[in-house]
Amino acid sequence: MSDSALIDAARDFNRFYTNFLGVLNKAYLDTPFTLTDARVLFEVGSQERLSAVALVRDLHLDAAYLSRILKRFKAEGLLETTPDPDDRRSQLISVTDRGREQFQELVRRSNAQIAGRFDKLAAGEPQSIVGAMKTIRSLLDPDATLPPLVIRPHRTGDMGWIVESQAKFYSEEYGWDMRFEGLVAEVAGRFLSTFDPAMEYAWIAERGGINIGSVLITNGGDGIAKLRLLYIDKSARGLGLGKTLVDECIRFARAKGYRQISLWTNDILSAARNIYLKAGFQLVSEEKHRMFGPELNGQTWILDL
Amino acid sequence: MSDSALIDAARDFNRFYTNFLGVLNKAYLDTPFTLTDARVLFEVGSQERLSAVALVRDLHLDAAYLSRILKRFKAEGLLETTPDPDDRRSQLISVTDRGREQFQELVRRSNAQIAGRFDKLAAGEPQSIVGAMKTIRSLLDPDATLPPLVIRPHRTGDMGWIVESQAKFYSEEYGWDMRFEGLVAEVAGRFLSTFDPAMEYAWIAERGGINIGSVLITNGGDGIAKLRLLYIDKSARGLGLGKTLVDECIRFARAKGYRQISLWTNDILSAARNIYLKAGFQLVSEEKHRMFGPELNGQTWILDL
DNA sequence: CAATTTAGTTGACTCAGTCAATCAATTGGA
DNA sequence: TCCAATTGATTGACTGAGTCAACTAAATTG
Repeated sequence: MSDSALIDAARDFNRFYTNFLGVLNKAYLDTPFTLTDARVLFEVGSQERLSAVALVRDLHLDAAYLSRILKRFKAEGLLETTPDPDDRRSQLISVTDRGREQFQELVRRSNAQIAGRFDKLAAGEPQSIVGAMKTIRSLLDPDATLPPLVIRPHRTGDMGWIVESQAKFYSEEYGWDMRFEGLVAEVAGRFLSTFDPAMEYAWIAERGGINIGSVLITNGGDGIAKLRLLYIDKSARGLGLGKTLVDECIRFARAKGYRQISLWTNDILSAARNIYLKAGFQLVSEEKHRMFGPELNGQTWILDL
Repeated sequence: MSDSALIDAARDFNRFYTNFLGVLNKAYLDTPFTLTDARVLFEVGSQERLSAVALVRDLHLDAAYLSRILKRFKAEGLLETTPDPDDRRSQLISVTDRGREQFQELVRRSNAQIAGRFDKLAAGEPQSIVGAMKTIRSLLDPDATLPPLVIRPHRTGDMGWIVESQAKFYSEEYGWDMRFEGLVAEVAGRFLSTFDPAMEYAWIAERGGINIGSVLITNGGDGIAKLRLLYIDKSARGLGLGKTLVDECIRFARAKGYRQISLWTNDILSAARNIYLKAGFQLVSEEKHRMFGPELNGQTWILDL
């Protein structure tokens, strides 16, 4: 795609999104607030203590205009200002309890608007949209901070996500065929069907509501814990997430009294192999196979606990 | 993956993009046009001949306001209007040569703004942004013509999608627990692992690259085809897609020489039951079970071919 | 410590956008 | 077929969101 085609597409999107936001912002029409009022309240409500200059900068408002808005909000008891102890020209703005209520009302309305849009979409589409929004934001807004990475137990739909994302990744990257997806689905399915909360666990890493990593411990019998389906999404590589997940597995296996962790992998997956090596796993056997199409070196690794 | 996390993220993006567009739209500040003027000129310039109502609708403008803008543009010789021959109340608006020049000047300024942004980015990043914009647009823009519905054989990742979407749907709608997801994953996994292209098939319905429905035929032995994992996404209900997929199954089973199709379902899934009934399936057995948490009536249906 | 910059306020203004009333053409029933 | 309701477009009358310039007060610079 040529540069000018990209620019045209972006301009077109902006035109579209200007309209779209125009519609969404009608949500504020039957509140006592104008769009600018709402934006100010949003900003103050979200950030708690900030100065007027910061607002002028962030929202690109006229200082005189903002001054009047703040004055009105103060008169209505929505905001209060305290002089900045470090710079007595400046004042720090924060919401009062009443202001917080109004802010939350705005959030509710705004959320309802968005939820209304999302309701009309197919399953997974909101995720696609939000994912795309995050892409745009992270590239256009250098200050954007990533939402925190959370590691949590599995819940409904996670195993499906594991099957889909692993299948797609290994297919694209290494040309593995659908038998691999079949294996993953069977492993994931058996895990859920025979799940023993006392001895088994699944860790899902997510960021901002989007899954980015996984690992399972299943009970292999004879005091052996099996580590399975370790996977880190492209977007989260290089953060040490793989190590974190494997460490969680080891801690869990120790706590549950397993005497050994075993896992099966393939030698071309070097990032994973490094994690296992560093965690103290030892390679115990290796065999060539063609389970997924291309010839691979399957490896079994073991860690004595 | 929670809904509210997605909505929060979307709201946050909208807040960000409102500011962003606010900055971009400053591009028009040193032209004789207001933002609304520019939007009108853009729309007319891009679409060539359109009616005032269409503009009011698309740009969500007040009709009175638009009327004045058009009047001014006509007076300045930027636009001309001709009465719509089909409806003499209505008039078709088009740009004059001078109008086109002005329009192109706006495009130039807008492009320059965007190019300025893109210049600061790394190689490939503009592509990512534009790709993400297209994702958002295609999903949010109701006027964007729906891409055609395609029914195709399964490919990598589809089974994972089936697991995730079915698990989420039946969990939300009927409170089924994760054992259901386990069952689906096992069925899907076994299908892939033991896939026999001669006698088995999976149909995936997709629209614009997004999966919206599925059904499988697996070989149950003894001349019995098993119909499994029929699922239609929320967004595609009521289009007769379920019937289409089941019809495909029947045609396939006949062609492959099966003598019977059997399927297992639960009585609360009335939409599916209607499809089976109309296709000629007969209920042959029924038993209460609690395989997925709540008490359900499992049903076996059979169609003789 | 004078000159300059920065944070915030106030007065004065204007024009972008809204609302209600009206006209003219079209559509939809009884 | 004709009357009532609807739809497209325009105009008059208005308002309040947002702008610009001038000013005060505190902080920074050199």
